[in-house]
Amino acid sequence: MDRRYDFKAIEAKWQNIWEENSYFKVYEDKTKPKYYNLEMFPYPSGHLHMGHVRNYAIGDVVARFKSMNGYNVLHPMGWDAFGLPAENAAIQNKVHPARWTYGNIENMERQLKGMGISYDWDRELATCKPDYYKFTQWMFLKLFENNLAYKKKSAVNWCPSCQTVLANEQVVEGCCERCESEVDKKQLEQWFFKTTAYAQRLLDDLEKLPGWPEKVKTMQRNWIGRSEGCQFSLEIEGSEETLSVYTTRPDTVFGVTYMVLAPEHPLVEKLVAGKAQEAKIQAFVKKMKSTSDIARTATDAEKEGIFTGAYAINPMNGEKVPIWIANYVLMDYGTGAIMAVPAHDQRDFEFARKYDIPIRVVIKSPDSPAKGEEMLEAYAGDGVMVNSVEFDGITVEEGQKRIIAYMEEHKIGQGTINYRLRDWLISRQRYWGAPIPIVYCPDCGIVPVPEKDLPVLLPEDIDFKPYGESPLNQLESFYKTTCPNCGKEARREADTMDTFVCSSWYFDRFCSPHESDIPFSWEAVDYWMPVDQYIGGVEHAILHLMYARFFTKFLYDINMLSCEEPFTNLLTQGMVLKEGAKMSKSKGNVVSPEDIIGTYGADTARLFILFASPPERDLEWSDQGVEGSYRFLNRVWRMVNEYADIIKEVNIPDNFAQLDADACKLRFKTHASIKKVSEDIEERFNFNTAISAIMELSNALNSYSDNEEQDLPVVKEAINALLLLLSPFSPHICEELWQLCGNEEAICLQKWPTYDPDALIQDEIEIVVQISGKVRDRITVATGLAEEELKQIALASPKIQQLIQDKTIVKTIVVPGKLVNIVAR
RNA sequence: GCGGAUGUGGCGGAAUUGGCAGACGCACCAGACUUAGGAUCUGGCGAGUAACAUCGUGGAGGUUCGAGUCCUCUCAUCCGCACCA
Repeated sequence: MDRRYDFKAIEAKWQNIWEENSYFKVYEDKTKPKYYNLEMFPYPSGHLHMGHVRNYAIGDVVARFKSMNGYNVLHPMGWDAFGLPAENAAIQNKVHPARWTYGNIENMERQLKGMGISYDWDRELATCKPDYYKFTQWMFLKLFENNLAYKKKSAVNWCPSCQTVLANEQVVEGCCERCESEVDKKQLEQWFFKTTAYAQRLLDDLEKLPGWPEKVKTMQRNWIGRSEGCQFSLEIEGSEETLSVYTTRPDTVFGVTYMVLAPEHPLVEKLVAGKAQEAKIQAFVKKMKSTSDIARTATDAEKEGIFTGAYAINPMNGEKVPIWIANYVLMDYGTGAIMAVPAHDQRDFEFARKYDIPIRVVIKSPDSPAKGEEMLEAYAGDGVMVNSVEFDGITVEEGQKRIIAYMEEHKIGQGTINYRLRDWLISRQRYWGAPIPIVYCPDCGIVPVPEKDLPVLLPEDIDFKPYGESPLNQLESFYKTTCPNCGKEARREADTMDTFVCSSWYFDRFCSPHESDIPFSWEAVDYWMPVDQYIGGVEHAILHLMYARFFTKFLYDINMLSCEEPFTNLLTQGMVLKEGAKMSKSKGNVVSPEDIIGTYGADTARLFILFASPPERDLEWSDQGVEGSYRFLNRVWRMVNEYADIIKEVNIPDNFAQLDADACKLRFKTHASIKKVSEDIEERFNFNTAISAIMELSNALNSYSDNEEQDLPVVKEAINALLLLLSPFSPHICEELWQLCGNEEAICLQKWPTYDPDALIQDEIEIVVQISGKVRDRITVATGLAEEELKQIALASPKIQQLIQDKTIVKTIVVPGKLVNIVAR
């Protein structure tokens, strides 16, 4: 009678049934509440890794749970398919990136389907397909139309290994985020999206995201880096030029003893022209420009500078202060020039000490010396202004406002807000990406490709080896075109777009993926968006998650979307580790999902990965742990098989009348488990504790099965609950067992069980009796006793009697339903 | 340096509101069944003790009848940011 747990056959069978019956296909259905559940779509590297398995297993529990709870669940999957790795792999393996990518997609799709995730596969998309990137280009055009896409020449990050420029966000500690090569600075003309135009909204709306981890919001806040201060101009002695600076400490303006320009500052050349030290300064500037950013911005980097020979006039007191050039001032923040107040800024302090520049205290505080010479470090704290003429005695905070007001009144400067966030550089000098839909006409200049001419197709027949500019520049059939305006011969933009552009709107496309004239329909996004639950790795905390937010706000502004934030709730899952380290080929500690699924089945793999750790935390892979999960599923398999035929015809009554103690206990466990599992999934995503509760129910059922007299309706109720509760985690085995128990309709279509509060009422409970906080006895009492009664019963316990006989009771604390604490001396 | 998170048995991890520390699982030990066991079942499993007492949530203090949980200080690990004026 024991049927073997043949997971291979079972999993294949149910994956087919789900697909054939389109159980996970969804439409906009206004009669049901919608739930858009999304996992970050993968880059098609060719093989799933354990991080993917974890990501999609988590997502599938949420999707199946919500669906069983009556939600209309959108759960799509697609491919982030453009990008450098495809191109690099293609070069290495001498296959075309397209072929390589589509081959990978095919394989990963097969693997993903083998996991049994409840995707609506009809919505599958790949960003490298013309029917998708047509609209990535459309997005570009819309941004261009709204003056949010522009071209400018500036110093940009250049990765010599990837042979392309990178956005700021893609440079980590001066190195390429992808290949870790050191990034150079190059002066290039490139396309940017004006993310800075949305800086304030991107910052403010973080407040509207209570469902996001604080950590991610903090990272975004830091990245946006808002600061309040003021910008003002200084005259330069003997020159027509003025110098503009930005400071967050206008209250210290009377403490300025020198000014600093960034080496790249345009004024440098004009100031030093014809001066005696011109050559020396030019040499210094050249040296600074050639120093890499990492070396220049490292914390312990020595401050270096040189005096220009020029002087600026402090507009507040008419003082003449020397203008220096120094490595510690960056061209691309603020105005690229600062007022230096060595007494109250550590960097200026260090510089002033090194070059013997005076240090003047203008903020008085008991925490710091009153004389510059006596200071050991700059004082940046609170205090009152001194040496500041009419502003003396004013606090730091008040002083900032008053100085700004004064400057505005006297037309010296004005209050300004500055952001660390830069515009998003989206040009890439590589082949495998969406072409930027722009044409350069000798007469009309920069001309956008008309919408009707989209997509600008990425040609396939091309030598795509990188050589420092886009390979498309070599292909005449691509770049040679006519101006959409005047019809004259013109040249296409050959750069492609950063892949993060493609992934900034894919969640919108999933809502109506088959539209061919518009990126997505209003009805669809209005119904589905925003994503209710987004799940993925924390490595996208800034990059993808900020770009996607930027796109969403833009699309909202042009009335394409009705929401301003794309992701209501965000879950950032932890990494999968082996032997305490991230799985990687170089460490040789990679566990292949395909092997695990082949040996134990997808149900086991999913169960283990969800059981081993709560989702946000890192997960330590354990082969033995997998065995354990496999054993558990086998136990469930055997037990339910034993009962399957017996309980087939049993009816579960609406009211359980007379139950013996053991049956009552099992019923209690059944309903307590329903309650716990529901709450663990719904409220806290604590799948690990949900699974342990299911295991407890299984254990209780197992113990009960030893009873000679068994109450079958109670057993059936318990088995039903067990299978329903387990089904989001390990769906295939639950479907099979559900069917074996005589149920005709698939388990994934069932309603999630609800608990019966009556079953949770117990006649008796155990109460802990403490003496002075230490547990001394446990007593079983009827539920619902009054405090006084409880106290008397506790005191009457023989054990307690004995222990307190020569003591005086000082007081007694009663916590109804839990404990009695007798404080005795 | 700044900001954040974490620290609990041999291991992964529970403890939801200040109320029985160690749920559940792994590993391990013993037993049953068995020709056999790396299957399955039963039992044990923080330290300590003959048994109790007792000790025990990184460490030191504190609040409380009672602290893994609250407060102060401190250590360690991990992550993020880091000349942003």
